[in-house]
Amino acid sequence: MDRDPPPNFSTNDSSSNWTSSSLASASVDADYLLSGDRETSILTEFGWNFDSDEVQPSRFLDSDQIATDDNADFAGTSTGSLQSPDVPVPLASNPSLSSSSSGELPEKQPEIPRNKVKKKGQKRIRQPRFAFMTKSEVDHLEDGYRWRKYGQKAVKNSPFPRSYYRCTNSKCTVKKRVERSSEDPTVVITTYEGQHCHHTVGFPRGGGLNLGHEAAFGTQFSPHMAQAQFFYPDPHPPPTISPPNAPPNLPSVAPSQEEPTNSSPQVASDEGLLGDVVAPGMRRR
DNA sequence: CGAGTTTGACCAGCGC
DNA sequence: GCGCTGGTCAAACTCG
Repeated sequence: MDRDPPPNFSTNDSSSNWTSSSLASASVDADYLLSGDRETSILTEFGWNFDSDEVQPSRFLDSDQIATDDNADFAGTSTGSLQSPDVPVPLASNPSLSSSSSGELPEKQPEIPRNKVKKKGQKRIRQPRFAFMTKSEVDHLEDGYRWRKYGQKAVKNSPFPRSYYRCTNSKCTVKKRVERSSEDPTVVITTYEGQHCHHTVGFPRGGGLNLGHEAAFGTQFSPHMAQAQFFYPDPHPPPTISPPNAPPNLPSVAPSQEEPTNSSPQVASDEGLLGDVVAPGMRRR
């Protein structure tokens, strides 16, 4: 099976001879992801909206590797959920966060015991999400940011629980979910939601500070992603993705300026999406 | 003592 | 309407 991965996403797989058209054929196939010789695969849950609803992110992830209902929900709310990359998500837009992390808890009103979770009638705001699978024994891969675990749930059809993390930066609303694949316990599925509005905090283990957004994924993942394979399982070129870890001041790819003809559509000017996702050393030039 | 984790409970969305 | 499930809260707990 040589399904063609997208160009410029292979790091040291010299045998790859990908073309931009490969994207079109790279449909999401969990089996492919898991059984391939690659260590890591990146999926995307696209919440970003372009000019239209053409992008139906949920399609990429119809595999049960990722919560399916989420995808549907996500697609449905993609338009409303998209935040300008330059604008950190206002806490107000996220009731749950605004109440808990701001410390402005409306001193427990007896009549509303738990409505901090979500206001009634207020739809949960979904942020753009970015998912990838990594073969790793470690559940929680470090990515340069500090995360605080705020929940864990058993998920249906999976013996492994799903963990919920939130960026410890009080101004940052980025969340991530970590779960193991039920099909392949060695595979960790990490889903980022939202965009960091700050830089990495550096690695406590001497990984180097201030590596910038590129460290977000690259540094930690390099061991795992040395042979990483990223692909967009979508026929469309990747949407304007400001990856979750991209600082807001980074220029994002102009939606209408996708470069499908470019051999590396994912690598926008100034590295763009993968520039933020993949450490430069991991990229093939 | 502050930061992070655990865990049970609650809530919303969705399908039937 | 009801039940299921995912997502989140927050108190209690652990750790450095």
